[in-house]
Amino acid sequence: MPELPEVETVRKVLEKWVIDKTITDVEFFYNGVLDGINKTSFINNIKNQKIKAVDRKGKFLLFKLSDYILISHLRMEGKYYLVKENVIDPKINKHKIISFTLDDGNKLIYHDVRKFGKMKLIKYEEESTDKSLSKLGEEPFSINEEELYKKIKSSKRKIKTLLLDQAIIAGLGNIYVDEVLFFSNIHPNREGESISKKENKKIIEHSIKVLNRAIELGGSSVYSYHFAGSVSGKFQNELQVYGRKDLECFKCGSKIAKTKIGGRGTHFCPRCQK
DNA sequence: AACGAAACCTGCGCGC
DNA sequence: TGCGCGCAGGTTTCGT
Repeated sequence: MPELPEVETVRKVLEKWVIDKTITDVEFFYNGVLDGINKTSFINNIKNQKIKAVDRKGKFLLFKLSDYILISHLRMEGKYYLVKENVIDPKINKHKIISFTLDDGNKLIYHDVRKFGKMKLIKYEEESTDKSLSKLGEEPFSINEEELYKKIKSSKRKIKTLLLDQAIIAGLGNIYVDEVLFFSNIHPNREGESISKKENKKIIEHSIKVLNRAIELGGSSVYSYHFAGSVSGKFQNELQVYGRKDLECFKCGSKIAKTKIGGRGTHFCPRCQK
């Protein structure tokens, strides 16, 4: 489901729900969420752990527990709900993946229609070596301009694909890459090699602008998608190209085009983006 | 080593 | 109404 702004919105909601609560029990409804990690040790280790903080790294959520870090990735459709113990909501129940019982009488439910989301528990000392975390690139807010440029300039891959690669830059996904390339006036099909230093700078600047604005508005809710409890974002009202196929470009009036790049639907203005 | 395609899943909207 | 197809905010794995 989500990109950096949506995950950040979820993180803030989770903070309100679970900080200083202790996990007293765990119940699984789909074992695949652990991706091969041992379920018994997961349960044993997480029981009686207190949730001290909820952090975010790229699109990963990090629940900082007393002795462990619970890493959660929502992938396409993962959501969290907080429900009173004993209250059964059939809408939530259908795609329930895992339920954490908290010591305040609530349950934190992880819900995922497509079952793509993943979770694992690591020790604090594993944070810097963890396979998924350690290969993440910097987020646009902190990325080094020269280092990003080196990676882009030395590649024949398409710029759209490069910006979706979390090892190169973390946090952008299919919606915001299309938006950033629009604001940067760069055609998504361009090879990395062809990107100028100035364009590289524009990419970073617009990434920061777009992500910050989306965070301000609580992310984008497209396809009437809601992502944590009943929270839904408002940034979809400001999207320039994503989901606007055949509609008029706000800048030049041309029809927004949609194509496929790296298997992903890609929206752009054929006149504004060169 | 580096790249693109396929795989992982379910649900929805569309055309026939 | 029913069926098949293509599509969906992501990442990992599998071939070449």
